[in-house]
Amino acid sequence: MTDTKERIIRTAEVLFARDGYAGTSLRNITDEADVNVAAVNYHFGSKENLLIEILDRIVIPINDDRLRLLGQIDQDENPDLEQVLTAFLLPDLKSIHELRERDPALTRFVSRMYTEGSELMGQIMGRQFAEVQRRFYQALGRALPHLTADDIAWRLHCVVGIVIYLFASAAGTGMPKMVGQNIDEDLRKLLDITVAIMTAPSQGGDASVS
Amino acid sequence: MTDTKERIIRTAEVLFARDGYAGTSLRNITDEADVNVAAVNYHFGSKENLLIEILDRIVIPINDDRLRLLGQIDQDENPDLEQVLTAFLLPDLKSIHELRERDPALTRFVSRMYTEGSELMGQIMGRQFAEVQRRFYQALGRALPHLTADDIAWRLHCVVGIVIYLFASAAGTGMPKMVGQNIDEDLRKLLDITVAIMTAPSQGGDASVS
DNA sequence: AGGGGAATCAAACGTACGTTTGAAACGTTC
DNA sequence: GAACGTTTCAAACGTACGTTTGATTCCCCT
Repeated sequence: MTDTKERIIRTAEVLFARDGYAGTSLRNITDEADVNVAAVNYHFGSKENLLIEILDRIVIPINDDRLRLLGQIDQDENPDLEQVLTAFLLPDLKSIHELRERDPALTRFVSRMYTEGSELMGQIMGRQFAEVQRRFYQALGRALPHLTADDIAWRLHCVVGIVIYLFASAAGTGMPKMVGQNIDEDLRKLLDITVAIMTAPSQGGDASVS
Repeated sequence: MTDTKERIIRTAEVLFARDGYAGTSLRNITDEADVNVAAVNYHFGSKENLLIEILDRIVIPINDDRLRLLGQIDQDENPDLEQVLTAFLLPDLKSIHELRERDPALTRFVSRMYTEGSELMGQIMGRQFAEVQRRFYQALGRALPHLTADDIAWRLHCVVGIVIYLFASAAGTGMPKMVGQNIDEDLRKLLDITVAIMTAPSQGGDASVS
């Protein structure tokens, strides 16, 4: 039965999101999933491979969606800032709503992977996100020709920070709920903020990001 | 000797920041600190108490500093938005610079504690931050009288997201360095963005935060 | 009906975990 | 310098970890 494999994934992703990778034992997972301990190594090879498989299933679709939406914007002329930001933000909002429907704690998985540390997450997330970053730098550079590349990079990373916090806050526990029930409303509010970030006058002169 | 206790703290906070609480064993700490394993339980009682002590030493000064700076602004008249935001942001920037000087990996400690999970961190951080949040809601409400309380809450949390990401990115590994060498320059850049966030026109109508 | 690869299982592998213990070493005080 | 409380130490406590093993069960196939 492939049902076992799927049940392991479904249980593990929630526990990883709630207690972290190091804080979750295989027996925590298999006990809750009503599955034998050996099943994890049989189906995934190792605990680390299980994490990678879960991570890929959640993060890759988001970034694919980002590139797809960005591709829909006509790249020849100067793209509209709101459209570019929508291509960046909407996949996150869709993912948050999807994850939250499966389990409210699950949204924390993404934010955790970002701060979790440099071990393997940094490499995986970095490689995954590198192409996205490059493409959005380009598009934003054309949408905001008066800004330097460093300014754009610095401001986009502020947007990334907000988005990561969005994932963390969408999990019920303790944090304020910044994501509501309506994706369009959420997007509108996010656009209000992020457009302001990208178009803010800079008194500070040059920004530098390495 | 109290040197042992201090050496445990100095080593543990770096390892907690780098590998997380669950990902760091007492023997990882005591080996690197050249200290006996039993010393941790002798000086701190438990691994969890060690974390709490470290957390308090880092986070409490930041929030105390926030309240101190906010208190310096004359509360009778309407406060200046930049001053309020400075009171919120400057303690973080000072902390980042201090932590980074002790160890570049150390800045990740704060961001990790935010996303690390609801177990005990949520309670500690929540109680610590609750008063700060309340006071800044008040001050921002007076600085931005045209915004609803929900709008202010939502936008301030965007600022929080950026600040947490700032701590995460200040650690050398993988992420873009958003914090430079000069605090005043960093503050100026942050103010450009955060003022824009707080004063952004809202097309979205009501924002709601629970 | 029965042979065969895939899946599950109880059990054990060696290692590492947080914590405890009781004795040894230390520094201070009279 | 003997008695004292404080600090350090090697060693062990019981438990839990990720992984492996070998037998057993399941299900599809001709």
